[in-house]
Amino acid sequence: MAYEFDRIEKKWQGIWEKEKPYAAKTGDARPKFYGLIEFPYPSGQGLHVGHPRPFTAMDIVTRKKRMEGYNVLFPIGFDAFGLPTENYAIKNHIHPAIVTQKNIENFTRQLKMLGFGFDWDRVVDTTDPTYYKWTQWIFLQLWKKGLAYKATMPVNWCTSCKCVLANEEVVEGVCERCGSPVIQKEKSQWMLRITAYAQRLIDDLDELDYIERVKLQQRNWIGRSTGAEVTFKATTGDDIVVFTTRPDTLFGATYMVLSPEHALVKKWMPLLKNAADVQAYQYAAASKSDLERTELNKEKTGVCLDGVAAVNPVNGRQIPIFISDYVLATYGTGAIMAVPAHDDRDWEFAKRFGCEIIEVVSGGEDVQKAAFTAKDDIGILVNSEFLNGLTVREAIPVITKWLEEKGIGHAQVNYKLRDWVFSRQRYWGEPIPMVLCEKCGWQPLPEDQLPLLLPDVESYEPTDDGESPLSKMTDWVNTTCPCCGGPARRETDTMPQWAGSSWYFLRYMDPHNDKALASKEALDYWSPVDWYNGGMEHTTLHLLYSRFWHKFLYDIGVVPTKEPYAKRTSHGMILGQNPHCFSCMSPDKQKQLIDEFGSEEAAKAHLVEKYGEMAERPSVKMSKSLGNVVNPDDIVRDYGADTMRLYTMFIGDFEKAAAWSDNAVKGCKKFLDRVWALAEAGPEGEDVTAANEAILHRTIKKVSEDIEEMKFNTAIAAMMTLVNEFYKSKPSKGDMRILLELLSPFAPHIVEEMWEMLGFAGRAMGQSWPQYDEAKMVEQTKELAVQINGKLKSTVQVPADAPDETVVEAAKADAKVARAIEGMEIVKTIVVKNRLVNLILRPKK
RNA sequence: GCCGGCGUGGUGGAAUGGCAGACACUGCGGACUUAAAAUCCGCUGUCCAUUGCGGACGUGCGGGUUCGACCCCCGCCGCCGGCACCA
Repeated sequence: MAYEFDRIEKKWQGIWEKEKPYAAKTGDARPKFYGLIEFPYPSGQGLHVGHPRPFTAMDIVTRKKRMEGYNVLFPIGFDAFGLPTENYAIKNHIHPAIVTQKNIENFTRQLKMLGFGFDWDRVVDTTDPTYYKWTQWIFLQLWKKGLAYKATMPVNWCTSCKCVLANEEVVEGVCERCGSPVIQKEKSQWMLRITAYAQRLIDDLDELDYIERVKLQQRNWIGRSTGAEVTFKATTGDDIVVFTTRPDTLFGATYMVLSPEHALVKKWMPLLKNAADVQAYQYAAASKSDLERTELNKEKTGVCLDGVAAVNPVNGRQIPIFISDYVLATYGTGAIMAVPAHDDRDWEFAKRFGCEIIEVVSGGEDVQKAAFTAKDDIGILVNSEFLNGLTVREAIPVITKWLEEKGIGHAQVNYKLRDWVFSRQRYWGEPIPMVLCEKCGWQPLPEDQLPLLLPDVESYEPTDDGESPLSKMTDWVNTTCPCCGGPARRETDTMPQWAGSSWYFLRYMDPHNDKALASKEALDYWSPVDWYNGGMEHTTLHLLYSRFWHKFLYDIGVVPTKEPYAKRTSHGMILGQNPHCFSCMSPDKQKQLIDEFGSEEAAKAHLVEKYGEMAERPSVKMSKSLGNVVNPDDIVRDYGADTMRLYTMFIGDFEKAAAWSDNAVKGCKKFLDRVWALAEAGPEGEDVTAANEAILHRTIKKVSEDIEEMKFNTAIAAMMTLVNEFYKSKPSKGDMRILLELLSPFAPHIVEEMWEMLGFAGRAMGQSWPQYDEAKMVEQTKELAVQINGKLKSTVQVPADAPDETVVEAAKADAKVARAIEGMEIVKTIVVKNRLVNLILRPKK
């Protein structure tokens, strides 16, 4: 009889509510282990089938750690500020706080339904004033240290969300969240000086156990370049400072380019003979969207400033100055020296505008035909006076030193990383605790006045002019200056969603503290997070932001470690089955189509014609329109939480995307049914049976190691193999005990029920993790492959660890091998212990 | 364009120098059943041979190293992801 998953799961969830086996104990003598998953945004749709994948994975890891004797902290919370809730509130005229509460309740129900071992007494909600009090407090500390500042600058503006976006939130020129076009808008914004930490954010990656692609992506995003800053003199006497990574090519600089927004252009305007053209170009550049401005293979445009020129400091040559939008105002100094012979972009521009191209590094093709950009030791400097004859690598320090001695330049490092635009013109976020006084300027709210509560407003609608909904709350906005007591106005923008998630893992350590964001004792005990699993999409957002905040908190002595997370892993997405792909249809459906169209080829051709490329992809993102969305509630109702957990782990390589398959879910249910039947059969004998000993020890080793490496699919496969073996060899109670202990982290409900049924003491989850013995893993006899000239010919049974001679004799005695050897001479014999024999033959002379 | 990852049966995937396809899904056959479902047992890479013994091919393509290559090296092709006028 199949087990009653519904009754069993409810029973054990009730017991866990009472017994609290997942409570973490701050200060406990056992070694600590802090496992973290990214807390969910409680959306109105409820838990997505993608959520349980990382949650189950870390649940398994932490359950194993508990069994290994660790004091485990495995917490959960809700990242509840954000736009979808606000938009829902606008549409349905409900306060976002009420929507949030309802959604959190639903998420809590679903998470408990899946049996995750969270410490439910440490739940954190970023919208709770007792939580965001400390988010605001951290902001004030940043302000005190000069790392939060208000600046007016062109910022990314989402035309649909009516809100500014951080650089990290713009993907290919559109809003990361809603896909609407992003334009540049001049606005006064709160900024966080993340660039001050750029170097440390790169350097400290070296010591961290992050998967390589995360490190790489962060390094690329921060984008460190080394080079030099060089000052050119303009004919007006002004200094033009440029950044270059190739100071060695200075003799080849034949013109300069400023970004259209560069301050000197405005200053020089009265002197310019073509001022009208220049202004027209500036205007055109400003009105372009991000997409247009960064469009690929676009022909270079620009205008030469007529009436001013620059002087190349190395040779005194006068060179023209252009403005062009291929030079960005926000990187380096917003101005470049152009070396068309050795830079592709400069070369392209020079060809278009007829600028001179002078070769200063030899070793490439004709620079009149293409730029020669190699930076290594291939190129030798020419036409460069004192640099001639040096390689590029040798020339860079020589010219840098020369520039420093002459006082016209110095070595310089630049980053692509920009400061973090930190204000949002929306309601449902943390209020920024700052007030603007006419006399005193921006003043922080005194810390004893935190939290600054979000006021109730009539309408949550953002305005087209880019003002926050809070700006209409005059009672709230008008306040007094904390410094002089005079009239002042509150900041009406709120913080971005990334604020609350930048430190939530610290609050879990001590979630109810009202004196500090967490006590020193709790921070010292639990820091750092030992293992953090999350999505790749957060690599240059949440993960980078929280590293920055943590480093800042470390600098001001609040946290004991300079990095928040010791280890970072990442999971792949769960995709849906493509209903239009022939090869992933059910056999019935396939037959139906073949009947309809005459042949398989015709049916496939029909699908390709109807759905295009789409029809050839087996798996696609889940979407309502394709009807392939899987709801965890349905799966748990039909198969139970343990099957759901097991299947999400068995679905494929944890790090890669995987497609949901209803049939494969049934396979996992079948596995649990088979284990259940073994327990129901009433096994006897406390000892491990001789027949099962070797495979049990091998399975313990495999499951133990695979969990640590997040290879859950093969861990489950090993347990399936073990159960298949049990069906042949009849397990004892002692054999079953080990299987249940190994299975417990994966399928905790059914395992506890069987544990009780078999009359074992205590709880399965409370046992010590089973240990394996290498000596007991080996079988008495081994099957070895026998190869002839490297190709498999036969297999032979020999005793384990048999000496080479015995193995070779056994191989030669095999009938097939003997036939192959006949008339041949054995030139060479290769024996790999317990694996194979390879005989190299050649015809006898 | 630059950087990274991947390419294995009808499907999801396993194996990182030693018997390719573990484990599972699907399919086929058998047992049980009045019957069906469920369950249990067996088979299931392709092709040739098939009465039986067997044989050939096979990890995107082409080369190489090695006794031996899905794995390492060189050169291509394709797909996915990140960055992208960053000087």
